[in-house]
Amino acid sequence: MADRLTVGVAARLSRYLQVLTQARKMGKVRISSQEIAEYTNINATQIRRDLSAFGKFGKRGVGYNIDSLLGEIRKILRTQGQHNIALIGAGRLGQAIASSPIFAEHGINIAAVFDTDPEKLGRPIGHVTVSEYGRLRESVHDKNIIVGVLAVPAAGAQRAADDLVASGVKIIFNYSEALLETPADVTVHTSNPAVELLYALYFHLT
Amino acid sequence: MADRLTVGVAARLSRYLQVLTQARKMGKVRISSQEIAEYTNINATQIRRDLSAFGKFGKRGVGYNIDSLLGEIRKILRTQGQHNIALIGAGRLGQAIASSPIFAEHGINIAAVFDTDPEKLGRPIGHVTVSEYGRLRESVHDKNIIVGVLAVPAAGAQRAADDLVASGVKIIFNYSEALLETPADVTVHTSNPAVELLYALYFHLT
DNA sequence: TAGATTGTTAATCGATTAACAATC
DNA sequence: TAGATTGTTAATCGATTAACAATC
Repeated sequence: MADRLTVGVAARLSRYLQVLTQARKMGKVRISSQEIAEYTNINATQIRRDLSAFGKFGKRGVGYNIDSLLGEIRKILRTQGQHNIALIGAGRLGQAIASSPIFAEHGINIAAVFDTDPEKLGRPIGHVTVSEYGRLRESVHDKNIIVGVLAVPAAGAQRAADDLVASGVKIIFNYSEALLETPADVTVHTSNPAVELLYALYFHLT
Repeated sequence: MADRLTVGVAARLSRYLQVLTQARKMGKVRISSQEIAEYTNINATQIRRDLSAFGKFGKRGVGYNIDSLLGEIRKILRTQGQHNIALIGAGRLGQAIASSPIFAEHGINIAAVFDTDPEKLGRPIGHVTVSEYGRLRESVHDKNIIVGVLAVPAAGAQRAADDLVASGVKIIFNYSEALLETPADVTVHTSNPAVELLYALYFHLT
């Protein structure tokens, strides 16, 4: 397992993680590859194949134990610890992100929230309060943050991305429609629901 | 071109659409496969290959004209018209979605917003006002809506999904962490930033 | 002409899937 | 035992990429 996973395998393992986390919350103890397939739209054979590359996690005739499979996948993806992230933007989207349980559920802690609007300074958001934008660099360093989430309007996105990069952030999640220019060692994930929707529509219409 | 695109090709074409839309807003007229590659992290050869399967859209030594390439890709993806969608949930996330320019930019119109909270009824959100939840079915039918966006807490997501399905919606975008059970002819896209983040972290840490 | 970039080939690699023996 | 579901094989198909001639 010294080899790095391919992009496809890592993406699918993450999806399994999500399904398993939710299935556990629903009180399930075991799950079959067929059930995971129904929730993820990933072929059941491929799921078994993905998992069996790392060990024999299932029981024939029974399925997979959810708790133990969660642990195995977390080990493979090396996401067992807590991760601190910074959120830029305390507007509606920023508030929605900070108050969502989605991150905490996967061990991701929104350690600091920044906004350039002095009006918003000190306001509670999630389980922290809005910090002064000027303290971004200090905070990223002190809290060992490598992920920044941009919840700002497109017009301010590049500026905020530059500041995150200057602070040492290596992974940026961009929720604006702006295209961001970053150094080669920084990864940008732009989330654009409209684009995903057009793509979903194509398969519906054909 | 009678054949349906493969999932991979359709996904990539959607990404190109996003980059072209933004590049045009930035005032660019032409773009090279290399530039698209930098913004999408998709190999430049593959971009040219994807496009050349549908025609000779570029000029050697020059690149692609953004306007005309946009038109070509929209033709291929059959997304030239306006699409009405329904938004369920007028909380922070719902408000953020409704007020974002991201959908309008791609010809997607949030035609109606619903919330079960009577307090929110009639409030302005985006360019519409919050409608009574009970009128969902009527509205979906009248406005020819096939896409529903769920911006509700996980606890209410399945109920809302059931109502959307009963109303005739065929594509659901789920912004909660809940797993949704739907009939086979309904597509669910669950967006989970935490899962994407774990996946991005894996490639950063290895 | 010189430089740039497309369109296309050719080769490789990984993803996908049906089928089924193994076994719980 | 009967039924269910995994783990694995074998075969196919599509994705990916380097390289380069064509040509703007």
